[in-house]
Amino acid sequence: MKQIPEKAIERLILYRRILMSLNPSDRPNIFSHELATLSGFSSAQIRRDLMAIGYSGSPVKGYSLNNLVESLNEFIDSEEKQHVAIIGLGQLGRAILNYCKNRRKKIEIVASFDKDPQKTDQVILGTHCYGIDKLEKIIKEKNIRVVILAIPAEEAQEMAERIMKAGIRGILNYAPTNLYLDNDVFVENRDMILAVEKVAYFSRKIDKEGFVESLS
Amino acid sequence: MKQIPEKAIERLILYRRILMSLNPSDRPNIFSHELATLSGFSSAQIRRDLMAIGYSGSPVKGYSLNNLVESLNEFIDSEEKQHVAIIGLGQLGRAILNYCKNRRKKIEIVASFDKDPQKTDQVILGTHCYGIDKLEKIIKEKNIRVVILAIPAEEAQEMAERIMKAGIRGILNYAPTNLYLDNDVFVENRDMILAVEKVAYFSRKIDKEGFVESLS
DNA sequence: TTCACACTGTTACAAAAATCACAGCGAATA
DNA sequence: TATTCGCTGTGATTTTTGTAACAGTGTGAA
Repeated sequence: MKQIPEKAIERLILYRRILMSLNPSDRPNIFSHELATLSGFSSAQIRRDLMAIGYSGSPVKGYSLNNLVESLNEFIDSEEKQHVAIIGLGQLGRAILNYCKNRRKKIEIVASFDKDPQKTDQVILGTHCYGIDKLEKIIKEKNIRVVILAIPAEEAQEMAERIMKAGIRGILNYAPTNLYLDNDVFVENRDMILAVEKVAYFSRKIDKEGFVESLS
Repeated sequence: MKQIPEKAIERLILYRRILMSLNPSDRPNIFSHELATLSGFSSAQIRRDLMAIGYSGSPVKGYSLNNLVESLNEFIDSEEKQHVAIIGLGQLGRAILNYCKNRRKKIEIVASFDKDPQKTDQVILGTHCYGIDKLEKIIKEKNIRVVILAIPAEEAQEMAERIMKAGIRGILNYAPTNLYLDNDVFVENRDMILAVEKVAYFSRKIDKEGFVESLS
């Protein structure tokens, strides 16, 4: 089976979100061009992405909503629930925790960590908050492989190395800094300031030129 | 001047962040391969990106840090400070506001909006919070072109249309839904749940296969 | 002054991604 | 039964993006 590119994975995850927001009893089926309109990608791209995961629709009815979501689930999700921890319960960390809590069946935030003793050893937003000293222990105990990092930039590198050693294989990094790690960890950076800068740049471009060709 | 691709813009903004974090009195110059190590992109790519914005270094000394940052500023930033508003002061909105406040010279969050009367008409986290009814007025008055959307998915589309009419040209959308707008607005979507799902997916892949080739 | 060196800037090339375009299909119609 | 229709699945093609390679350059060593 050929390697599916990262971008395609992102699209597939997006398709699923869109499809899940539709009501199958209203419209049991959907055509590639409809999903194209909903997602902003081309219908050809969608057909191709679905081909990549081996899903087939009907030339007449299109794709069965339930069926397609099920196939996407199988492809995207793990069998077992995946355990996630969030490190840093500052304002951002708490917001993320609150936001992501119980949104997906196969993903659960099972622990949070903070260095502030005022926050540790209690349940915050439905999740137990541990001290940093318990990091390795809890990661092992709770079988955590994914971490959301919401700590200051200065502390991020050291923390990343530490959790990597503890067995973490995926980091969603909200700290505004790059992480330098071996390539047996997947890192997704989400610097919010860079995002604002990007939007500011392109909004200016539009202001000058009147439009933009491609929207993601 | 040839169109610089969106990805290249993102890289340039990242280069700037990295370069700004270095101390020019420690190291006045930097080579493309050093910036490559710091950014995770190849040195060839960096040279090419810098070529795109017309910046030249010295084959002997590399790039002058101050000089390069200045060139990046000129390219990325507007002359005038750009005014940004944040809509939705829930937990996430407040976190974003707090996080982005005063981080960049040329970007300023000049207003926030919320529908909750308990929050409106006061200064929250250093920014005046207005009621939604004042939206058009304030956007016009304060010359706002960029909005950070941190409201529930259900309200996002309607709000997006409204602010678009009010003159907004860039939206950083944290609501987990797509926005359907004319293409004279730039939209950057930042669904946090999709991000977690993506990391979860690739972390699993690494767990199975032992490594990953390309990190962003 | 000549040479070697390590870098940049840029062109040529390769890889990847998106798009096109069309065969094939099943249903509906007549 | 034959015909049309609009869709899917997919090979071919184009476009975009990234990489490799190398000529050109200023510096410092000999």
